[in-house]
Amino acid sequence: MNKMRKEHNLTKNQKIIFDLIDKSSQPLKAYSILYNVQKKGIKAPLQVYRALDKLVEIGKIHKIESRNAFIACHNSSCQVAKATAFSICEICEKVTEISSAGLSKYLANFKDKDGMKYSKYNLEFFGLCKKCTLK
Amino acid sequence: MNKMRKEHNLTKNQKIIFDLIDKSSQPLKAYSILYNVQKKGIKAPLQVYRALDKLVEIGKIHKIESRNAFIACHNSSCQVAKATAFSICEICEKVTEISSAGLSKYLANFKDKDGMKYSKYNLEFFGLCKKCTLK
DNA sequence: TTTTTAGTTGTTATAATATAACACTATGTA
DNA sequence: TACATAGTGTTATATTATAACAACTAAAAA
Repeated sequence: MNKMRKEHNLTKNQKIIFDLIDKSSQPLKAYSILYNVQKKGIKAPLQVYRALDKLVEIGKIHKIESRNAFIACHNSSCQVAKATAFSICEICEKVTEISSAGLSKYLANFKDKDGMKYSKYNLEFFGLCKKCTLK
Repeated sequence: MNKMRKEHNLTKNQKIIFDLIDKSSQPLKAYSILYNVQKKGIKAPLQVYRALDKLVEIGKIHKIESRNAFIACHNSSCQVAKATAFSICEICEKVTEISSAGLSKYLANFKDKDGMKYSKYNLEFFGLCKKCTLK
């Protein structure tokens, strides 16, 4: 298996689960995914979690840690899940992946007090989305 | 209750649980906290979670979302849990709160594509700590 | 002082999230 | 073919977190 390859051939379960997440307008939770794919033959939590783990690993989806939910990656630059940033609306729970060259660059180069750099990061912003601000 | 006040008078349970977390060199998980405070009369998960919720709310502790664990705040500038950043070692799981004026300023002023600012953020960096880098 | 109020407590039960272990199957490659 | 690697299906279980309700407490208002 060529690790450099960008196109991963998803297996049946991975494809079913990725398609569901990809079509969704908001992040999906593991058990909600499970209920939605039971008619397609995926019966157990573990089948879902295994597919999710793999999809996260190859960067097709991201986990929103503060929500225990999963969202498809629509950011062509993050084929791997190593540098992620999201905005989360605290009212409607809308989540948007942020793709800002400035932000990525700043964080990728950030060094702590000891001068250490880190290989991955995950950033979650919270506040109100445009819609909810206007209400 | 004066919300401006910096010193919150912790209740008995909150104090027991804060002291435990504060003394710990690494983040603690809720059920590990529970086992550790059972001899002090805290018997149920909910008693722990309620104290944790309150302590997070007033900024005495922070939740490390990717680990479902809690760490005491040693950063005098974040009395409220609205702007947090951590480094997490992927080998030894050591977690350190980052307090960098530059980083805070950059993130507090960050605007997304639509020009939206957000009122809170949580950032988690992953990599190797100094010790584990040398191994 | 009495009353009110908000917040905390103790408790049982249960929901939601996630992994262990094992036997088996598919697929690519030597 | 034979081997290695990864994925599957399954049952059981571990881990993380909340619902609901009655009782108690401390501080502020009347």
